[in-house]
Amino acid sequence: MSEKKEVRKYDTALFLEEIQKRVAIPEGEFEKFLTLWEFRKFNRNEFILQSGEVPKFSIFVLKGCLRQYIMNEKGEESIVYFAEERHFIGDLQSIRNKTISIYNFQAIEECELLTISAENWEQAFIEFSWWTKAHLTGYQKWAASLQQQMVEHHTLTGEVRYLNLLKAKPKLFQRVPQHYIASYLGISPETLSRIRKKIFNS
Amino acid sequence: MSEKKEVRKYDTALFLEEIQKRVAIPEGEFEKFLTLWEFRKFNRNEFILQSGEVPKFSIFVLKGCLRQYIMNEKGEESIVYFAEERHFIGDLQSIRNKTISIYNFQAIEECELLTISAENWEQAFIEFSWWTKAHLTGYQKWAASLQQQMVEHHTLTGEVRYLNLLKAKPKLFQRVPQHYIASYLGISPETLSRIRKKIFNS
DNA sequence: GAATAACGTTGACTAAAGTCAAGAAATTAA
DNA sequence: TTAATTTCTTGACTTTAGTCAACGTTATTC
Repeated sequence: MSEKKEVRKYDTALFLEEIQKRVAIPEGEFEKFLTLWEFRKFNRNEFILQSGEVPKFSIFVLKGCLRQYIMNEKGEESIVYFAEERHFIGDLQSIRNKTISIYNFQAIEECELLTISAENWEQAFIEFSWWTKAHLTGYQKWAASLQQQMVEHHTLTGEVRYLNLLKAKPKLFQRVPQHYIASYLGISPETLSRIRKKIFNS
Repeated sequence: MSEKKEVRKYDTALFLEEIQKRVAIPEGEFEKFLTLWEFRKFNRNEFILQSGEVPKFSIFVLKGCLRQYIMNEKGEESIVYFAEERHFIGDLQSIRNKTISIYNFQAIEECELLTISAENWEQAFIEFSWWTKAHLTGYQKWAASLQQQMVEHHTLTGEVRYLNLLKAKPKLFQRVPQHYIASYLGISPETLSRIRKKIFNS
């Protein structure tokens, strides 16, 4: 039991660190804040949240890697986000408005997550002003990077985007299947295979 | 003088409406809030903010239409956002961190704007909690739509994306040049011309 | 550890979109 | 109103990426 507690301490330190990157937390408030979150484990390939449902929680990843993707009418998947350790992920719009989400969230590896319900999420805003601030900053950063990503997709070839992603998130390539990378980049698996062949034979 | 004041009243009502869509404003606070904003006019094609500079303000559009775009090393433009009436626009990341922006903001038509400085922006968060809330909600919505846009760009052809945009923002097509639409959609002007030919000849 | 499934590669072909160049049409400015 | 400029269109060609099918290679799973 004491051992388990020790592990949890280590884990949540990661969470604390990540928030402190964005904002200063008043002494003692983090512990209270943590009680709003729940620890969950998921197995490889297990679904965490499914499209067509109102999402039950939002997520911070302590360990593992998961993907957010959408499936169109033809059954084709399109990955919009990978969340590795230290990343927040979820469909906040749907959670807060209690509307159906169009996204699936699936564990790519065995995952350890901290999750927070819609109610506790709203509670966190009321109780902790620093959380609101951190959240705002996070969103600003994220929206800016999404916009940047759009530009890249408009102006660069698949090959260049592949190289950029490889440079930006090298570890990702060692933990997710290649066709997931292709889906995220918005190209077919075959095209990615050919891009790699071209790059690594020259 | 009294006539001018009347005009301003009408204009800011638009601003009030737009915020009230997101959040309820306590009696009397809007007037105080308004003092943090400045009214500005820009001529057609005039630059409002330039890349390579720290942006001096963030924007709400009362009248007219402007574009946010990036220019790459080759001198090619890529439009990331159109702001028509009732829209917020700016590079908040750069404003708040006082870093150089990569985006240009240019008036497409004669524009009437409300602008807010970095200092007043931070002040608004401190003074008006409803503004923080409205802002958070706005960002959530925007980020979600950017993600959705990424998916569309990954999975749909230029033709379908053109039709979707036409459906979503029909008025935009009557006020901005066609090659701006092409740039925003991430296709060449020639391709857009051909898409239109194909659509309207069948 | 054999069977099964998932993943990655390759070839041949097709489709979508970009590029370059020329010229028509429309808009703006003098 | 005319001249200048910008915008749009079209043709010919190239590049990039998608599709379908086959097959080899890894991983899983029982």
